[in-house]
Amino acid sequence: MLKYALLGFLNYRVMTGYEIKAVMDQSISYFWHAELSQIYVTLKRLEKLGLVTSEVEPQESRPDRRVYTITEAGQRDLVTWLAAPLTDLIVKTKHPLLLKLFFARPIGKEALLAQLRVLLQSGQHYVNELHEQARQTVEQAAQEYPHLALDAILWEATRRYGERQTETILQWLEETINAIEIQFPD
Amino acid sequence: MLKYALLGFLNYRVMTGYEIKAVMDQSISYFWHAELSQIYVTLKRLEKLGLVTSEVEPQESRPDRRVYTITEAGQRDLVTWLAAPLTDLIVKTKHPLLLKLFFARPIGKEALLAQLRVLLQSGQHYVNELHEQARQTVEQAAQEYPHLALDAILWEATRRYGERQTETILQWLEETINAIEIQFPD
DNA sequence: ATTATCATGTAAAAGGTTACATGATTTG
DNA sequence: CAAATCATGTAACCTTTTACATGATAAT
Repeated sequence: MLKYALLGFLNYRVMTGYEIKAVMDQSISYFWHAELSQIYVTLKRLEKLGLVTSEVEPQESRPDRRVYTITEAGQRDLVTWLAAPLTDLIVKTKHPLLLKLFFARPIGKEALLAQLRVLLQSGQHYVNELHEQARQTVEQAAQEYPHLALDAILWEATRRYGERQTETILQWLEETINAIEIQFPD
Repeated sequence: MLKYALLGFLNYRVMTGYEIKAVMDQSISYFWHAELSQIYVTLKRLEKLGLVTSEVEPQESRPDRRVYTITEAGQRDLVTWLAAPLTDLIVKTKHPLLLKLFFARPIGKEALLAQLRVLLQSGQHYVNELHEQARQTVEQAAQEYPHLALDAILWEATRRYGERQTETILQWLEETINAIEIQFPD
């Protein structure tokens, strides 16, 4: 599936693996991420499949860049995937925090509350920064690439998704801390 | 990490792999899932590590059951994990729907809207059933195992988490459909 | 001086899914 | 009569993570 993330970005413009990683982290990190090593391996696979081509740009005093371009076959593959019906609205996510909370009784009320409070605090900081940063990224990308103005509407929709999800979690965490404080005996 | 889900359930009572799968699907499926084959393999690993023991219960007209029991070492391992500080409030989830939406411009307004509307409808049905079922599961489990009354407070908290998250997604999807209808040209 | 950035890659290990095999009993 | 339930397991495959290797330049 990383395949389609790579084709998607290369469909905007030519890029190196390193650049794709940076752009991914600034844009779709709410709902997709990949390690650099995996990106490099997958780009090679896509080249073997004829979905992208690459050219080496020699550089002085830095490693050479390998710049990837999407092929017509790659564009067809991407559009075919985009046009295939979406199936799952809710993804079966693995969430270690929830797993811990579910089984947490043996560690007792105060130990649990201490953990949750730290998490709430760090979460609130993190989220405010994240949201502001993500908003700016979408705005900036839309200004830099005017021919992608329509895409920006969709980027903004996915950004709002991340915002809502994280706000919901923080609210839930506050309520959960309250509920445990009231209901759980010492 | 499946390791701790298995130890967590076996800490309530002895169970077979098959039973754990059933209980998992009815309780923590909002935030954890595993295939039966993986559960069997992992239980064997835990036995090798001395965290659980197993006994075969012969049965007639059905395959023999292999019943697992958590050991003291297993309980220590579980509690150590539970007591270790939680790190990530927000999990880096891979969400194919969002990935598609982000890059979806090439398929055009109507094709995209058609997909999203189908998803909204099926999502609304699915979610109502799911919530009612999950609520009943928690209630029932709490009644059947009175000595786990404290645990039930935590189970309820994780259930509410699932409820909130899915409600948020459905709201967001409605808004997104509206936004695309208004902002996106034909 | 040390850390971050730029830039690409290989290899091993871990984690997880899918497919396959077996087979009686119960429910619709 | 077909499908679901009970019940366990192996093997192949795919995806992903972590560790390692290299090395100059720019910023703190």
